[in-house]
Amino acid sequence: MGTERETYHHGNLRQALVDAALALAARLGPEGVSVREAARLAGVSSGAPFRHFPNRRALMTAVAEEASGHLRIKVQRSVRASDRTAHRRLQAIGRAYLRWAEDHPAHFRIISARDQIDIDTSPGLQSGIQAVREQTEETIRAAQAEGSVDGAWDAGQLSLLSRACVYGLARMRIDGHLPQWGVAPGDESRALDDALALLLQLMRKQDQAGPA
Amino acid sequence: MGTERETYHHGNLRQALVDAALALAARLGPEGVSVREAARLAGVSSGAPFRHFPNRRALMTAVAEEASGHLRIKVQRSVRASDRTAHRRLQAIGRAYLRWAEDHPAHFRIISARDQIDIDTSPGLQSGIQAVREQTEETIRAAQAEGSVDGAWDAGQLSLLSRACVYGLARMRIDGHLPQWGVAPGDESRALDDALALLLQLMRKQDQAGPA
DNA sequence: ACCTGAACACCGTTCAAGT
DNA sequence: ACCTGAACACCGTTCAAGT
Repeated sequence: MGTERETYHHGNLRQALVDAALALAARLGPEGVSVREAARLAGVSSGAPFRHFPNRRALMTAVAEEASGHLRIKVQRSVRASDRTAHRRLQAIGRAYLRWAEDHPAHFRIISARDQIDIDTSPGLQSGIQAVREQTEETIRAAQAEGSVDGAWDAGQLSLLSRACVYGLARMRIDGHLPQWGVAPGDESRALDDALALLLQLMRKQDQAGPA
Repeated sequence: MGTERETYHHGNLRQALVDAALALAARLGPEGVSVREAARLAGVSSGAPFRHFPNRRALMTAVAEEASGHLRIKVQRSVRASDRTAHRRLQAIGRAYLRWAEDHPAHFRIISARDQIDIDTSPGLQSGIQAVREQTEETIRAAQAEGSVDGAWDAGQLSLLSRACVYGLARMRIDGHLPQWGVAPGDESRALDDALALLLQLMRKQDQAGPA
């Protein structure tokens, strides 16, 4: 950055467009991103982006790929940072997801704006999502093995449910639903963490007959 | 329908535009709705809709109002239909929501397309949402009173969590995430009902010391 | 009071032509 | 190989003018 001269060939137009699209999404939301405006921000003509992306969706998908990479890393780090019990690691994954959505609302919005991206044509995006999903399910199985979650429940069902909860919570926050649910302004993070903690409590085995 | 003559004044253009917008949303998704195309479907000129709606968002919001009315009615009916225990009524609410989202995907998409509607300026929409929320919270309190849900948990927190789960599940289905979560095609309804049932099981008081 | 239709400032996308 | 810039078919929105 700064070393690139203004050549006729931009040098790294693709990335510049992805950056521009993200900047626009942060200001205006995903639906406010226009290819033309991204081109302007990158200092190229209106047709130039179509050398690098077949269409607008492909550009948005590239932003989503970057975003899902970030999320994946954050989740993986959170798992390593708190490895005392699987039950705690599970909560850490959920918290990492919620915090990431809070810290990077534009990324979160794009990832979940299924009408703006082409998830099927993006192996990177799919594998990023899968990675988080697998991390969750593995941790749930570990929690069942350590006895903190009842092994009678299906691990796949539990991870589907957890994901639905966490995603739903993040969306409710970003869409501004929380005030209607009795959450005071400024208290959103705590409320979501509490809701997550509640789910984890509900999942916790009541009769502590486990080996751990 | 049929009785209206083709007058210069359309007669009920407002409703015709709402219907047209919904039809377009069903075909193309909420983001595919254009005011001009809705006007065409209603047989009026491109400027006419702006006599009835200040802007596109207002039109989409009107569709969302209609949708939330439907949902509210469905949820209320479901509660009355299965009134044996509060725990069962709670599950019925969740199932009504999931089934409504399945049966009316266009409505569900518009209601949850927060970037396309103006929820703040619509009392009807807000009260529709509030009604479902209150119904849920009341039923949770009733379940706590009957002893099927532990009264130690906060009812507001529980209803926030339930809503996040149910909303998250409906979204995952509509956005086509379920295959990645091990749900076979055609099995989506059952999988979502199972996930909901799982949540309800988790919420159920383990030590059955309740009076019911 | 309600609708038309031209006008304006935008889009996404294509494609010959330039370097 | 990569970008320009005109062109095309769309938008949302406004507003004089019509009925």
